[in-house]
Amino acid sequence: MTGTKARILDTALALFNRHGERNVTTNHIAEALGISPGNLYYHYRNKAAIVSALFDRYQERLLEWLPAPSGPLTWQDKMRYFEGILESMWQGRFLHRDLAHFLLQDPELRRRYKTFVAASLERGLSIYQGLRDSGLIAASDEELRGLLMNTWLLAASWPGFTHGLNPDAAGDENLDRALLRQGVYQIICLEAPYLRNEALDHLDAMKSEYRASAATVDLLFTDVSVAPGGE
Amino acid sequence: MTGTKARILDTALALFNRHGERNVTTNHIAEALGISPGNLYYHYRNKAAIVSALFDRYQERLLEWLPAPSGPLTWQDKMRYFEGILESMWQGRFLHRDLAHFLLQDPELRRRYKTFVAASLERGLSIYQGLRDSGLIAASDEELRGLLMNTWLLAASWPGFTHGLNPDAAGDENLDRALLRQGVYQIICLEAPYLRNEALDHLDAMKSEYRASAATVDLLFTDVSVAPGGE
DNA sequence: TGACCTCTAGAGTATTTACTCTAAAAATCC
DNA sequence: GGATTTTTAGAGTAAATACTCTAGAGGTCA
Repeated sequence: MTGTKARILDTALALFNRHGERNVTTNHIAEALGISPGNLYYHYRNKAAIVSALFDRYQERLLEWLPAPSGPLTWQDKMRYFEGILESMWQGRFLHRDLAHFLLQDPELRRRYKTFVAASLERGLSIYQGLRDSGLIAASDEELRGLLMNTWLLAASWPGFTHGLNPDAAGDENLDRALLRQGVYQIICLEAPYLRNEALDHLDAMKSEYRASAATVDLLFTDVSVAPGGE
Repeated sequence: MTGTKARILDTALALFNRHGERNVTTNHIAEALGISPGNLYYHYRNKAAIVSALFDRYQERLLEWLPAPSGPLTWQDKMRYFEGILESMWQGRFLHRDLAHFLLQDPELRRRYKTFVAASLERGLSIYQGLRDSGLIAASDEELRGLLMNTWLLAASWPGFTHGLNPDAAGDENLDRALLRQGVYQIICLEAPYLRNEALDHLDAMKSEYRASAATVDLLFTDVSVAPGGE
C-alpha cells in the first residue's frame, strides 16, 4: 500500500540524514530503492521537489507534537513537548543542517519556513503561558519569548551538532538515543531557572534522567580513531 | 604587502558568507580576485584547503576574543566576551552553516574541530568561574556547563539562522548589525537568571541596548517581497 | 481483445565544476 | 645581465550529476 512516491521520500530522508543531502544524488536514491532514475523523476520533477515534500512532512509532524494546550498542563506534558520537538528535529536533521542552502535557493521554501517558524514560536508561547497558568513556571511574556527563541535554536542545531562531531555514530541506535536525550537535557538547563512547584520538585530527577553519561559526552569531543573497515 | 594567498582567503570568505560555500566555485573566487584559476590552485591545492585555512583563521580569532581572565572580572568584561564571540561567529558564519558537510568529508578537520570546541568550552568555563568569583553570577559548575553548551550552540547557529531567514539583507550593514546585536540579546536571556549584583543592576539596560526593534525582528518572519532588480 | 492510462526501465546528455598543465612573466639572486 | 626560482595566465579536461526521452510493461474497463 505504501506507494512509490512515499517510499522515495522515506529512502531519501534516510540517505540525506546519514550522508547529507549534498552527497546523495538522485541516482543514489533510485538505486537504494531499486528503481530507475526515470521512475524517480516520474514522481518528483527534480531533487528540490523531494526536499520540499520532506519539508512539508517534517513541518506537519512537528506541529502535531505541539498541540495547543486544552486545559491545565502538568510537568509531564512539558517533557512530552520537549521529546516531541527533539524527535521531530532529529528525524529531519538533514533539513536543518542544509537549511541555509535550501532557503537561499528557493524563495518559496523560504516563505514557508518563515511562517512555519513564526507559527511554532506562537504555539510555543501559548504552551508556556499554559504552564505558567498551571503555576509550573514563572516568567514574563518577554522572558518567555527569549526562552522560546533559544529553545528553537537549540533544538534545531543540536542534532546537527552531535552528528557533525560524531558522524560515525550514525546507525548506533543506543548512542543516537543517548545524544538525543542529552539534547533534552540542554533544553531543561535552558528553562530550569524559571521552574516552580512540581516542576521544580522534579527538576533534579529529570536532569539525571536525560543527561547522558560523562563517557558519552566525552565521546563527542575526544577523537575516536575509527577502526579500519568499520564503515 | 597583502599577498595573494591572504587575498584569496579574504575573497573566498566574503563570497562564502554571502552565497554559501556550495554556490561558490573556485573559478568564482579567482574571477572575483581578478586572477586565473591556475594561480589560485598554485596557492591552495584544492577548495578544501581554502576552507581549512579559513577555519584556522576563524579559530584563532575566536580564541583571541576569549582570553583567560587575569584578575577580577566586571560585567563590562562579560559583554565584551559576548560581542567578541558573536562577532567571530558572524565573520565565519558560512563555516557553521556548512560545517556538517565539512566535518563529514574531512576527518582531519573534524578532529581539529572537536578539540577546538572542547577548548572553547573550557575557556568559557574558566571565564564564568571568574565571573562567579567576582560575585556577578551565581551557579553551580554543572549549571555553568549546561549554560556554556547552550551559549555555544546559540552563538554558532544565530548568524546562520538570521541569514537563512533573510538572505536579501546581506550587505545592509545596519540591518546586519542589528541582527547581530539581537544575537547578543538572546545570549543575555540565556544567562539572565544567574546574574547577581552589578550584573543584575545592569540587566535591563543591557537588554534594551541589544534588543532589536520589534520592526527588525518582524522582518525576520514576515515575507518581504524583494523589489525586482534589487539584487 | 483492444484501447487507454499509469507506472517503470535504462540508456543517454548537457552542464557544471574542481582541478591540471604548459608556458611565460615577474621577481630574486649572483 | 644572466640564471634561477616564484608567481601568474588561461586554455583545457575528466568526472560527476541532475535530468530527459523513448519505449514498453502492467493494470483496468469496455
